[in-house]
Amino acid sequence: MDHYKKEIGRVLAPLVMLDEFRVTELLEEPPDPELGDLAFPCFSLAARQKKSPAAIAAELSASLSGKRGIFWEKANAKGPYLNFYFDYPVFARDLLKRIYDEGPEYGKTGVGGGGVIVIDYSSPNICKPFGIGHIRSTVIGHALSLILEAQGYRCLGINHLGDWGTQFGKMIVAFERWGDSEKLHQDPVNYLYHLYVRFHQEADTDASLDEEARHWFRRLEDGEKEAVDFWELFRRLSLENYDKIYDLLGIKFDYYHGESHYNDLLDDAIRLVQEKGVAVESEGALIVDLEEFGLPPAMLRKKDGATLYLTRDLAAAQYRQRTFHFVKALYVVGAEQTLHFQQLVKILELLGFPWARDCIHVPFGLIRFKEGRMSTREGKMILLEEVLQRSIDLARKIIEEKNPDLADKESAAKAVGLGAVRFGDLSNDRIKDVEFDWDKVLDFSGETAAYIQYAHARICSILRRAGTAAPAWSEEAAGSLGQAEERALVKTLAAYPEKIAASAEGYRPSILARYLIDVARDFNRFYHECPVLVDDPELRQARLLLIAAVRRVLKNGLGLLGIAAPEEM
RNA sequence: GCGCCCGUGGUGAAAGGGAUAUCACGCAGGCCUCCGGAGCCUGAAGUCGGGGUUCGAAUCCCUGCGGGCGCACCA
Repeated sequence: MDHYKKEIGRVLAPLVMLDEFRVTELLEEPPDPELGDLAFPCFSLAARQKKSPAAIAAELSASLSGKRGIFWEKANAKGPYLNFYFDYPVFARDLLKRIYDEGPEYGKTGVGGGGVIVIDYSSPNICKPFGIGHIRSTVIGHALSLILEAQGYRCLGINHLGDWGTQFGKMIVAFERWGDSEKLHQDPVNYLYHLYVRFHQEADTDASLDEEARHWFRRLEDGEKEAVDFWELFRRLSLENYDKIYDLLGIKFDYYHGESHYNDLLDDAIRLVQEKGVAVESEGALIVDLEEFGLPPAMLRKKDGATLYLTRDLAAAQYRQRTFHFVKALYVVGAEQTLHFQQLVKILELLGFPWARDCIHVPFGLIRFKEGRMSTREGKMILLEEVLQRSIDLARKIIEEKNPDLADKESAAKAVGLGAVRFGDLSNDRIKDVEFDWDKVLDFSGETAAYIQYAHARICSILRRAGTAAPAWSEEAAGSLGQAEERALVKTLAAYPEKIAASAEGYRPSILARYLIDVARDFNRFYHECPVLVDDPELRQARLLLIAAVRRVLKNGLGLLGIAAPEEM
């Protein structure tokens, strides 16, 4: 749509004494197609011209009367708005040609200029099963990396595994006391998790366990072989389990740099904050006092000498800038860690790093049960693997009912089942908390991925019947779209590039997800009103080109959310 | 106690300060001899309370209420 706004900007700018950019910025879409296709609100001119917005709109309308542009054919005043009406044959032809020519590239831009964005996402904790709680970071982070790539950035996905910290002392204590090597190898992650839960239960009544755990972690940090061997075993077994999930989701990380990856850099990081006088000793610990910035103190080293999460993030940020020269570093991490990242960025600023402001926390809300918060410590959790499997199973069952002759049911079931779970997470504003509900997860009607995928499959089906996967371009035909449902659909397709841009700028995949629902809805309305395979060859070709363009946008758009668009389902 | 986030029909959500607040689930009714009914159409139903800024507020500010999350030896 930006393309079409520019033309109006050029026409209007001299008339309203504003620059073209400002005019295009002010242009908006009227709430009702009867009111035109783009509107210029005259309110902001009223004070300067000392006239009512409606009078200004009327004057502009008068001076444009009888005139037209390339894409618009008339402009009318309606109250305080100056409304522009598109010349639909010209507009539709231009847009469809653009989509036809650009194909998979439609909607992409090069604004990123190849700049590197490192995205820290997914980041599960070793020794714990992959719970539903980790789906948000995983799918949001993955979608953002795809969306930002489409904006011309080079994205590096980093899985910041929770593979270091006091919890490994706990794991070692638990395994030493109660562990069984045979059981461990039968079902590693669940068994480790079982031990982890038991540790917390027993630690409630036996304080010496925590003390012992801290001691073991200290030995781990000192590199004692016995401790390191345990850690390596736990880490390897856990990673093997996570890889199954990532394979299923089609996610590949550029780096599995867990917290342990930065161990050798911690001394330097601590030395730097000390040399710069940023950190001070307090009660035996090393802290950064952030009181003047309205933040609580940040601890970098405990009194027993062990480091913390923040210490590792501090070292990691410097490592990432040094190694990748990022233009942005995104942390796709839960909103409950907002304070942590505020402290991290503030410390980086105090250290004088100009790139501190390029470190951006992309927070999201918590997944909760009806009864309250999920707690991995108490063993209250839902496995992501189970959610994905049940969703795929249900999709398979529905396909079995609705499309028993389908050749490849399994890949369609995966596309629909996995798509449902992903879309469910991506389609709402990420900052909001969500309540986990099996019925909602396992629902393929309404505003879901299946709705979009179904529209896509229908289009593919019509094109198969028409005997072509890719209808040939026809200049004359493309101009013959004028019915209300066709006009609405064309206009929605035109918005795709700016929706991607908005998604990227706000780090909000939900903008793109919502938009794809709109496209599918507009297509369904068109589908029920406008038969494609009609006798009139020109209209038929025009509609084939239109639905091919819809298919393109649905497929590209779903792709950016990490969701497959099967041709049949 | 202090700080941050969220309050939109019965339920779940959308709305880059703009025209008559949009959609889904559920509910009531209708649509397959016609390109795939995982769909389409019609209907009932809503911005937490109170101030303020603005020509204009669901949106920005203040305040109250409700919910969530944080706040030195976890991550």
